[in-house]
Formats: sequence, structure tokens, C-alpha cells
Amino acid sequence: MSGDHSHNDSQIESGSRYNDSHKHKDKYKDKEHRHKDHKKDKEREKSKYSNSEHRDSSDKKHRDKDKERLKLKDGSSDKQKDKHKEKKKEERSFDGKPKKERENGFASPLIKSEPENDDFYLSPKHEKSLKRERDDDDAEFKPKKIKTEDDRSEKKAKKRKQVEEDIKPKKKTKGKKGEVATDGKKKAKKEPEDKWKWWEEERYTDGVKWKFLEHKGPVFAPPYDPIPSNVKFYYDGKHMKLSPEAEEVATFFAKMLDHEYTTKDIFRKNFFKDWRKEMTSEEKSKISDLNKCDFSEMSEYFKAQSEARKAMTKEEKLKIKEENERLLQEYGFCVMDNHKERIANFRIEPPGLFRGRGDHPKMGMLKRRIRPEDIIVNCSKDSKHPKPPPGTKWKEVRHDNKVTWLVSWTENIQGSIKYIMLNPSSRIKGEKDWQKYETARRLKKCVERIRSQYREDWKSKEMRIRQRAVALYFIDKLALRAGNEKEEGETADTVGCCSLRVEHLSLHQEMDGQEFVVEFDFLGKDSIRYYNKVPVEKRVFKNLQLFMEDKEPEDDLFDRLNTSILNKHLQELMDGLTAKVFRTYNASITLQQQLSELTNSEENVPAKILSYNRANRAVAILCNHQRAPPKTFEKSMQNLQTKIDAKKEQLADAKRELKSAKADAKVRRDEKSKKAVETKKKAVERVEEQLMKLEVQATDREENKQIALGTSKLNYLDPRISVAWCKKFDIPIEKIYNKTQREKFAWAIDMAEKDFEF
DNA sequence: AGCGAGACTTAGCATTGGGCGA
DNA sequence: TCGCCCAATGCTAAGTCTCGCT
Repeated sequence: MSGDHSHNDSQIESGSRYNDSHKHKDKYKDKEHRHKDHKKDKEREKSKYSNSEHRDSSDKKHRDKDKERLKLKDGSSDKQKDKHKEKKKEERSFDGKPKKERENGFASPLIKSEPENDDFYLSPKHEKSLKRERDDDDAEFKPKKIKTEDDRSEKKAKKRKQVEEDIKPKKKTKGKKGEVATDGKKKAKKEPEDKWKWWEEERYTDGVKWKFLEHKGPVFAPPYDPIPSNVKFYYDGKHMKLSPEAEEVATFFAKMLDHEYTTKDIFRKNFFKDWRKEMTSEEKSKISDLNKCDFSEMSEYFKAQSEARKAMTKEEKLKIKEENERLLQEYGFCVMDNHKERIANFRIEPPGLFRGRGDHPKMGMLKRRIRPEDIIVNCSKDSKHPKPPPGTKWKEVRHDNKVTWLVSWTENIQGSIKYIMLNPSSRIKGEKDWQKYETARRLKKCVERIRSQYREDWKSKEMRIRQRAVALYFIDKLALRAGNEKEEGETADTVGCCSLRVEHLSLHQEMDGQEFVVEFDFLGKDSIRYYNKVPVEKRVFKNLQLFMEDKEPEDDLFDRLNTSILNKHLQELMDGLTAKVFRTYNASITLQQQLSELTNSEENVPAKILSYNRANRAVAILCNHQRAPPKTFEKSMQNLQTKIDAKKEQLADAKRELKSAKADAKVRRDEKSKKAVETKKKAVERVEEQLMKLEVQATDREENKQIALGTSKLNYLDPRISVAWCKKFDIPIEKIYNKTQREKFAWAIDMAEKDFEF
């Protein structure tokens, strides 16, 4: 596994805690709460960065790797590939290399009919060019050739069985045949008995995304429901009846009154400005100061409403639920190429006040109501077009099968386009996801070459090359995002790698006993703070000094670089390579390494799952996926501790009982008392296990306080790694993936065997 | 090359609802 | 059976990257 990424280890050993040792900093107060004090700082600090030399292996080694790589490209000496060749259909579909089975396996009428495709599969001579690789595995442009293999269906059947066995038949595991919802839920709704396995089918070529698309259009937000007239608004202490338009916007503000941001200047200013636009001229002339507005009655009214909603009877709740279900059934699905597919967001975003994240200059602005006249519908010509609500019409109906969206509109805050698209379980999303991981796996094959290249480039005579090389090093080592430029004043001030400014790093010749430490402190995506102290190689350090020379804090660190230059370069290194592939690659390879390191096959299932979560956590830390500690965190931790204490007591009791039973048995020496001892022994064991389970849970939760595992699980970790791990250690897949996740990763669950290797 | 529009993925927070213990 | 709590789901903002134009 040449893709080893030793730097990752460094972040993990300590049991994977988020590094928040920056608490004393008072920049970015906003996010400060996330980085509260942590007792293990020191410890973590040490272990986290102990591994500064992570890629310091000699240049020579890299050169050798380079040679190896070239060989790999020829496809002849790749052991791994040979090993996997016979079995892995997924490699067949997305992997760039020609495989034997390609040549024997399929007739590929599709390919034949498209002359420009011939060479991808057949002629070895083409293998030499980098270009070919891309083409071959670019899902969108190449047909899959899967079905042609003869033994395939047989294998498939076998596999499917395995999967089914692995998935413990629980109450209502989705639509596997023969399984009826056992708990009598009315929702034994007949999902298609056999889930469609799109991953076994051919893919489209030429950027066509579908041939047929039919849907019912979007669901609009309910019209404004005026508040009762006894709920009053006061201006300057005097009751004032607002026009419906002005009133609606006022209710948006009233609903947010409890939020901190209604106290923020920018928010109030933006809101007031937009609110005034909705007022009648009379209202406008009267209402000139937001501070004189009293929304409290409105606010109380809405609070009461939500209480009332909670207190509804079962029947009422059920009714609402049924209505939602009906809406889902009617609007939540579309037909794309003969298959009914779930739509992700079929409801149009309701109007409200915009709340950007972080210090957003547009917070508080009015997000206007979307009307049918704003909507562009996309569907196929020969489908039944969705109807606009009576008396309205669509802005446009188009038939563009080169895109995946069903509906779009332009949002008024940033002027960007919003879309209605399909659910992650859909073919169109799944294929793309699968392809993403295949690209990352290709990076694995050449990452050493790329690393040695950027290390070389640190010495380049050209500034732009050096900057590019250092930036790439950060992206690779620290999993930073690319960092596109952003329009100033339009969004919160956040950065990624290429947009780092001098003020975001400080250099320390020596720090905490380590040489050449770079201290990062900046706000990244969603204004989440990235804080990290990283020992780097001397050459990187010197380069950074050079880049920062004679610059102001607000100047760009990489003034000769942007994402487009970087990505163009990456594209030359490997087809399909962009900055974000490194994140995917490093995340997945880290998971795989950590799993193999942390999993102890002797341990029981909860312990193994803790290991899994720790591996997952290592990735989340690498990718800086944070969350605000849940509001009820302390309390729920306490609750758990109480449970643990109770369990301990119970255990003590059980042990005592066992002891006395033993004593008893010694005296009596009869069958009955012996049996009693056995029973007590069992009881002790049972309680011990329960205790252990609780303790594991507590550890897991504590470690997870500020770390969000979901994002990496959903977007960065090749699901086949997890599936393989489950199979290898006999862990039911439900322990790792919930229902939604299992739907999204159905392809991986179906195809990955226990020996899958990323 | 630089730019803006467009399409699509990635992200954290808010709300919901269902399971579970009292 | 009820109410609590947390996992699941829903929501939509904020990124990345490509493409076509100038």
C-alpha cells in the first residue's frame, strides 16, 4: 500500500480528540464556543504532531516510486490489480486500466457503435498516453460493460445472498423480498420488491444524463397565513395594523427574536432595509426605526402555536403525517429512464430572512417567496409536463438532458441558482459518487510520484511553481480545501488553501520542542475555524518565509496561484485530478489504515464499533469536521454516568449473590445449588457486558463532543471500505449505516467483498 | 488569461419522530 | 402509557469545478 499517509497517524494515537489548544486566542470570537477548554490538550498536542517527518523519506525513494508508477501505467506489473482482477466488477467499470475481462468479456455493441471509443478498451498501445486513462474511467462518457460477462449473474446471486445474510433481518429492513414489516406498521408499502441495481447497468456516454424524465414539479411554500387581529404589532408603543405584505415580513423577524442574530447590527440593518421595501408608503413614513418596533406579541403567538402543535392529539398528528406522506408520494418521486427515483428536495424554499453563516454581510436580508413564474422546469419532451398551479405559469419549460436537475430558480440574495435534484440513492447521484471514489483510488496509484514531484518543485527557480508546490503540500498533508477566490463583501470572509493570507499563518522556527512549526488560524467553509500547529519540512518553512516577505497581513500568501492554475497542473499529473480528490483520497486511505490498526478481532461487537468510530473520527479531525457541542451534552453525559454507576452497583450485587451461591453450593453439594451458581455466573457476565457497553458508549460520546462524523461518512469515505470491514469482522451493516445511508450506499453494500481494498 | 454563470458536492444546524425507560 | 432524548432527517448555505465567452 504505497498510499500510506503517515501524517495521519499523528492525529490519531491519542484517541482522536479534536485539537482545541488555541482557546486563548481571541480572534473569531464567534466560533469560540466550539473550541472550549480541553484537558487533554497537551497530550494531544504531542501526539498529534509527533510525526513531522511524515513524508520525509528520501527523494530517491520517490524517484524509484516514479519508475514503479510508470510500470503500473502499463498495466503489466500491478499486483494488486491482478489480484483483484477476476472478481471486481467495480474496477471494471471505473478503473482506468484495461483488464483481461474487458477483452474477453463483453461484446460491447455500444462501444462498437461509437468509433472514438474503441481504443479505450482494446488497444494496448493507447495505454501509454495519460489521456486515455481518463477517458476510460470517466463514467459519464463511457458505457459500462458489465452485463456481458457470463458468470456474472451467478456471482451476483451469491453475493446478494451474502449481503442479505449480513444484514440481520430487522423489523423493516427495506424491501428485501419475503420480508414483510413484522411490526404491523401500516407502511408495509410495497417498495419495488427487487431494488434496481443500476450499478450493474451500462452508463450513458457523451454527457447525456437521461433519456426520459417525468415529474410533477415542485411543491410551493404555503401562502402567508395572516396572524389573528388580536395579535398586535406596536410601533413606538402604539398599536399599528400592518399591511399583509409588511406583516408577513415582520413575522419572519418575530419568529427569530430569540436568536442572537436579531441583535446583530448587520442583521437588523439588512432586515429593516428589506422590510421597508414591503411596506406601504404610509407604513414607510411611520416606521423609521427598528428599535421602536415591538414584535413581542407576535413572538409569543408563534411560541404558543408551536406549543399547540406539540400538544396535538394523536389523530391530528396522524392526519398531518398522512398529508405529508401523500405529498411525498405525489411530488417526491420522478421517473427517470423507466425507474421511479426519489427526489431530494421537492419543496421550494419558503420565504424568510437570510441567515448566512459566520459574519455574513447579507444576514437578515429578505429571502423572497418563489412563485411559479420564477421556476424553470426541466423534463423530457415526451413526458407529461408538470402543471403550474391554476392561474400561473412557469418561467420556462426546457428539455436539457445534459443536466440532472428537475427544477431550478434564481435566488435573490446572492443571485445564484437553486435546484431540485434527485436523492443520493438515485442512479444519477450514485454513479457520480462511485466515480469519485474510483478517481481517488487512481490517485492512490500515483500519489507518491506526485509527492516527489511537488517536493522537487519546492526548489524551483520560479516563484509560481514553488507556491504551487507548497500549496499542494498543504492540500495533501492537511486536507485543506482548494480555496477559490470569493467576491468581497458578498459573503463571509473565509478562505481555503489558495486564498490563504499572510495573516492566517505564523511561522515558528522552534515551538514546543519542534522545529519549523507553522501555526494556521483561519476560518474555512461555513466559517468553521481551522487551527493547527504543524511542523513542516525546512524547505517548506523557508519557502513560506519567502512568500511572506514584504507583505502586509491582508496580502495573499500565494500571490502567484489560484485554484484554476492549481487544478490545471493537477490535471496534467493525473487525469481527473483536482484539489478535492486529495481530501477524498486521504480521508479514505486514513479510514482504511485506521481500521486495520485499531480493530481487534478478539473484541466484541461494541468494542469493534468503537474502533470504527475512532477511525471515522480520525478522518473527521483530518478534515476539520466540527460541530457545536450539543446543547444538552453535559446533561446527557451525566445521565449516562448515572446509568453506569447504577450498573456498577448492580454488578456488585450480582457478584455478591454469586459468591453466596458458591458458598452455598460448597456446603450443600447438590445439583440444584450448582445450577444456581451457574445462573448467577451468567447474570454477572451479562451485567458486566452491559456495563462495558455503557462505558464504551460514554467514551465514544465524550470523544465525539465537538466532532461531526456524519460529513466524512457521507462524503469522503469510500463506503466499500466500511462494507468490507463489516463483512470481515461480522458486524451487521446497520451498526455502521442507518437506513438512509444504506440506501445511498446500496451499490457498495452490494458489491464490496470482505477483501475490498481501497 | 480572466470572468461569470451554471451545475453539482459538501456542510453544519434545526427540527422531527420514534424508541425506550420510568 | 407517557415524556424524554437522541438519532435521523430536513433544510439550505457554502463550497468546488467546468465551461463558454471575451
